[in-house]
Amino acid sequence: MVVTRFAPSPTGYLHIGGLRTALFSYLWAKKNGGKFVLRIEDTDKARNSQEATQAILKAFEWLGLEADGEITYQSQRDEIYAKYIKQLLDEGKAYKCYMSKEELTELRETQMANKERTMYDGRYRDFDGTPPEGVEPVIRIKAPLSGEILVKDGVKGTISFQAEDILDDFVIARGDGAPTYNFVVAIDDYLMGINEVIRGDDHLSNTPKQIVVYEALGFDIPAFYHVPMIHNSKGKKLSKRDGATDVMAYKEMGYKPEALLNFLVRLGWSHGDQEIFSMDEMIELFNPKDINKSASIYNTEKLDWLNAHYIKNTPNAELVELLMPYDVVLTSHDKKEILLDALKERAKTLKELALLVNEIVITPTSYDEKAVKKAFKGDPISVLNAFGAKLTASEPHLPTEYHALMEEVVNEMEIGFGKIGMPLRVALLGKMGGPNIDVIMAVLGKEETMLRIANAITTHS
RNA sequence: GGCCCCGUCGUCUAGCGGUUAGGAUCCAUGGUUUUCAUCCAUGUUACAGGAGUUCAAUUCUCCUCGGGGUCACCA
Repeated sequence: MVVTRFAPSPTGYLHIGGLRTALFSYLWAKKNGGKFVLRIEDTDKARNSQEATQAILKAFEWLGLEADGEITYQSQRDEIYAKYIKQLLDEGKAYKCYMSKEELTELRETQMANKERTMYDGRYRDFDGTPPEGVEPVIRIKAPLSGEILVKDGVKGTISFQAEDILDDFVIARGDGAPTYNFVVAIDDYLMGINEVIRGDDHLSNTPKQIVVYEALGFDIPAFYHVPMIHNSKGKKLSKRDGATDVMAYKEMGYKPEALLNFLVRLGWSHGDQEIFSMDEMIELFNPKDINKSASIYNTEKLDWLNAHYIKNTPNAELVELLMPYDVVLTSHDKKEILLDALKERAKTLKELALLVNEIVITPTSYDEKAVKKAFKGDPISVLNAFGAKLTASEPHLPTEYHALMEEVVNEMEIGFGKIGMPLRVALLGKMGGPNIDVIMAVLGKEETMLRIANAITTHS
């Protein structure tokens, strides 16, 4: 069974890049009828927070990406890690290093001065003397001194590292006994049964270290897929500094989860010329082998287009719900179908849609000067009066019925359609633009329409 | 700096030795529309450079250049 995972460290909100690797992992697990599990990497007590964990969980909930099984918290697994540290110590595959932090810094500085690679020199690797006083030892693993380490990667191919280039006896447990990242990752991935690791390629250089741990412990090595970074417009790794990287910010801006997911799945992955993917299609078609090798730049133009597409295809009843957070309540509006049908083709975001609704529903208190200048040429007042008279004498409900009234006025006064459409538009909305006039009137109803026309006549005669 | 990865329109990408180098987005123009938007049509723009291999390279190899990642008792 395929088991994938997402393993964030709770130092902040869930960001776009993390979400994409999570999505990939989720899709691949689902496609194979496997499991997608969540592990919170909260071993760094100083930088982690409970709120961050909650924020990440909340984002997943919004997106509908559900993790399988219980969530694993590394902070609760100290005994497990301690057990393996002891095992490696007993087997002579790891050892205590009594080098102080000062000595380590000193070593690094000399190495840098000599333009050598900075690395631990292994001075306690075979130490059997009396340990120095007053130093809490760290535990270091015995890494291979030479030879080749191969990382078989499903995205990048097989990558070869030379042990002497990149490895030293790295720390697996700190002075206070707390285990370090590369050690616990390997243990947890193995213990949790994760056999396909999909993660950012900033982890590529960690992989040989983790392989050292896997091998020391005799664990099976999972399949790796290192997905390229998402870059900002400057070509650098996308970071929290870049703004608009918080997944939940997209909810607030009025993006639909399916649009965000669709956008993200196409960053670094594609299936021929297809642009629109439902969740089912993503699951059906996704394969990490098809992930691109090169980084992509984060540019949200296409996200807007996708979001507009999904809004257009959202049933009105659902839109009514989605507009609630923007204080637009259409639940009992009898013309909400007509309104939303007309408006949902013109909004890129739900927030924008809310704005468009308000522009129609809320009575204008002022009139745009340019619009008045353009629309009120000729004798708009008598046109408006004529239309008002028609309206008083009838009981229109549908856009077509309002349209018929407009046509009557146009025919009787022998004027072009623009001579009634444009003044009416300004009278009703206070500005140009917006959906068809007859639709607007149908939505407003006879009474409100007459009121707005009357207001316009008083202020402009 | 060492090690590793990457390099097709502005952006997301297709391509897997022979193509007028395709699609999407963005932008521009035209059509539709009483307005705006939608929608439709059309158009501009790309194989980083140089050597090879080959009858033939965007595609394979090498070099150069460019970009990125990573080098902790952080994850």
